[in-house]
Amino acid sequence: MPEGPEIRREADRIERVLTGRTLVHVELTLPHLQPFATSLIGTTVTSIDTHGKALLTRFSDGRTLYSHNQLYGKWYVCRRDRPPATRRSLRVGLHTETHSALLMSASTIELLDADALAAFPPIARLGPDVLSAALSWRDVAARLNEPDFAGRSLGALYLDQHFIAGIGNYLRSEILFAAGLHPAERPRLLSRSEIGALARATLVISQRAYATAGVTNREPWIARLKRQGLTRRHWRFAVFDRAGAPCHACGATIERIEVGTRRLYLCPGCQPSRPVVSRPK
DNA sequence: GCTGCATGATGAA
DNA sequence: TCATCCTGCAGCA
Repeated sequence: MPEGPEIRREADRIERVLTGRTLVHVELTLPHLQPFATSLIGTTVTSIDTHGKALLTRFSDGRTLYSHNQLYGKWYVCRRDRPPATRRSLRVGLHTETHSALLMSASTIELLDADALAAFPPIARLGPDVLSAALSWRDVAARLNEPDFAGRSLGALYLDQHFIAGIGNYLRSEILFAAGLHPAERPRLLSRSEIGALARATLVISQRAYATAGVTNREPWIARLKRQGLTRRHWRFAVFDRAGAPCHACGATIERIEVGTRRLYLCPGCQPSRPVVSRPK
């Protein structure tokens, strides 16, 4: 169940065995793609790109394989003679002489030429990739202040892939906690320094998740929890999945609320909800 | 063995 | 806002 940082790590692993290599065998098991499998044999993989949670495998003939893991997709990378022991159903198999990249379970997969890719709604709709090196915290701050986004609640904004692509349900909770902001807040009502803190937290927490394979909690707190003998499940997040437990920063009890249909966790001490002040125009 | 939930996203109303 | 799709698995008998 991946968010942008986990997808990028999968892409890194695939990149190591496929980029620059020629495909000698290709499997595409979804019915609408099956006829195209043979046509990819002999092409070279030119790059593995990601945009948010979308993974793009580019081939030397100009086509691109779009895949989205949704909740259950998973890429396996292995030596070609050592396929993984799994009962999952194979959706894509890309094989070089020596290695394989196998996409299991995912169901949102398309093979697109350059024109089709440019017009492909799931890609065209995405905002900037949260892990892009070209995205600075100032860019994020500027985006928060854009009219399309400034009036919306942070809770809604931070799951919207058109705002920033790659943030998912756990990053949302973790970013808002790190910024000390309640999900009901709206960018328009935040101070300049609060916008700055939020923009920085957006990038810092996402980059931390990438570097650590999904751990967003702060290092000193992790160390303390590890000393208590707790497992990753218990020290991975600062607030996500911790309803009823004490906040590492202030000791207040972490709360779980529903935003739309998704759960969101927050610390009422660190992320106080302020009364909405109505301003006359 | 069964049930419900899940780090996701879309389209209709 | 709701219903729906996709699949795997933790938790519980």
